[in-house]
Amino acid sequence: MSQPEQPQQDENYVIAARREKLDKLRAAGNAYPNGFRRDTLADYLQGVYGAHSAESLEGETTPFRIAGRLMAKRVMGKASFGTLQDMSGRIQIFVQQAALGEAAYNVFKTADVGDIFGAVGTVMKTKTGELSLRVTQLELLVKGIRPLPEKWAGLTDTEVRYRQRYLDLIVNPDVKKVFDKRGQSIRFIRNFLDTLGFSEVETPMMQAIPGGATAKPFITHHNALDRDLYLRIAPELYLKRLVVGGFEKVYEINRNFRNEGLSTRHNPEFTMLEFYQAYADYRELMDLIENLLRDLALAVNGSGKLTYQGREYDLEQPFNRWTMKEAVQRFNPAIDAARLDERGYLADWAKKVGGDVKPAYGAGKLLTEIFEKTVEANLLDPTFITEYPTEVSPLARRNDANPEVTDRFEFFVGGREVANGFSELNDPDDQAARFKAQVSAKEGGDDEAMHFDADYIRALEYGLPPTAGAGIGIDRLVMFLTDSPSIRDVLLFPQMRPEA
RNA sequence: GGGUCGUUAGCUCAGCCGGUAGAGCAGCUGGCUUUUAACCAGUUGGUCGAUGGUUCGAAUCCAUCACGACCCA
Repeated sequence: MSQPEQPQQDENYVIAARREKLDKLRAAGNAYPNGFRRDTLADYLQGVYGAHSAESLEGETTPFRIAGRLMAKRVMGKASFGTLQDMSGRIQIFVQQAALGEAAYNVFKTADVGDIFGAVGTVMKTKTGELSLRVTQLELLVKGIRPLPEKWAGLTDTEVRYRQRYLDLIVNPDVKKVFDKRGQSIRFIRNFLDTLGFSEVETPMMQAIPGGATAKPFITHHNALDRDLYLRIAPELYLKRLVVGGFEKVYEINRNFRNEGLSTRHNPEFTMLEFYQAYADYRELMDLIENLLRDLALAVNGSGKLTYQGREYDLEQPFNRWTMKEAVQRFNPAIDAARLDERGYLADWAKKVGGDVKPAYGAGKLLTEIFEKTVEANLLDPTFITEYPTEVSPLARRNDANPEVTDRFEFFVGGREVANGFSELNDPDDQAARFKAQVSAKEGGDDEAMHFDADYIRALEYGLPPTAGAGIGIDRLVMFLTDSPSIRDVLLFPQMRPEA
């Protein structure tokens, strides 16, 4: 990958033939001209002239200049058809020796699928009714040296699709739609929050103390300071510092990094929205998220109803709201609801359902284990789960009526966690104590446990207004909106193992 | 980390009762002035993922490894 000179081993006769053509172009002059300017996109022509009859286009004399990649080529002696693809779509070109002259026509005749052309011509319809550009001038702009994937089986090898995304984008037009929708979704979310009076900020990606989540960080090194830094696992503690400073409605959409395995739902870098609102609680954020997701689906899909991997979802209906205990009971009918605070009972159940059971785990952690093993994957319809145990929620505010649980929710759809939010813990002493507990857990071997962040405690000591905050995993949300089975389908360049 | 499947021509794949590699597309040569999987004729192209083993003989059987996909953790 980094060798200065690639060995010529993937140089084959197909590439060699194309290189020979390139050598002739070089010998004849500038093989990479940058003088051609287009004035029209394929989609524009399709939209304006697509419905016209062949007769009505017969007198057309308006010249259009288009440019794009040659995706198909059909030569019939002294006349040929080709298909050019540009950023908007495709248009057929009709190329005749009589119109171009022998030399220019031969350029097309010897062209390869994958070459990039500029073409000038007028619109016409063929016998079979396809809108085409009758070409009067044709210029080869870029010679493609490597052949495109086979024309009708296309590119199906998922590994190549992810590693060589440019190739995937050339030959699979729907891929671009997914990423257009991703961009639209993020713009919609920004606009939604801006309209509500939120400010967008950027906080450090490289942090001395990685905080705001329980996850393994990536470590990097700053040479001048001679110290290790961590790629952030979450922006949370910085955003709450900003709330202390007076950004009372604040959000960030940016990358987080977690040193975990790769899967259809996990990429080491992924995009999160986090937002914080002072003088609000977690219930108000549930309302906000419910509205946001419903409006988002309407905006990018045109409907709150959608299909994900063959199942119907309806975001127009009110979302479910269950407590964790309610959800555990619902999916474990045999469990004794009266005993969901008994550590021993929960430990037995957790073991039974294949959960992790350690001596250090309290009732709350064990309940969460049961929840994760038996409930999460079954939360298909949009559902908020509330009353997360304090034990598993080191940054969330305790519930006033029951200090064993926090004012926290997670949001699930399609069996996947998409959002997490809570009323923020703003008692500096409680926060310091919970950091200490995390530090002991870390010393006990839990490398996902949190560090003690003394500056964050200091910030809280100045006073964090009563605040609620939430995070939404943008990648998983886009997967859902675009019916994509893997997170790799919504990341242009997903993390892959090094190429062999 | 575990399970299943896969890796053969540039691309998509077949061949896997062990007998020395095949198709379509792409490429090359020729023909063809309304094709659209264009067509017709001819033709080139392979360390069969890697290493080791069994065998007279391995793309094919066995083992290990690498890479990938999916499922599970």
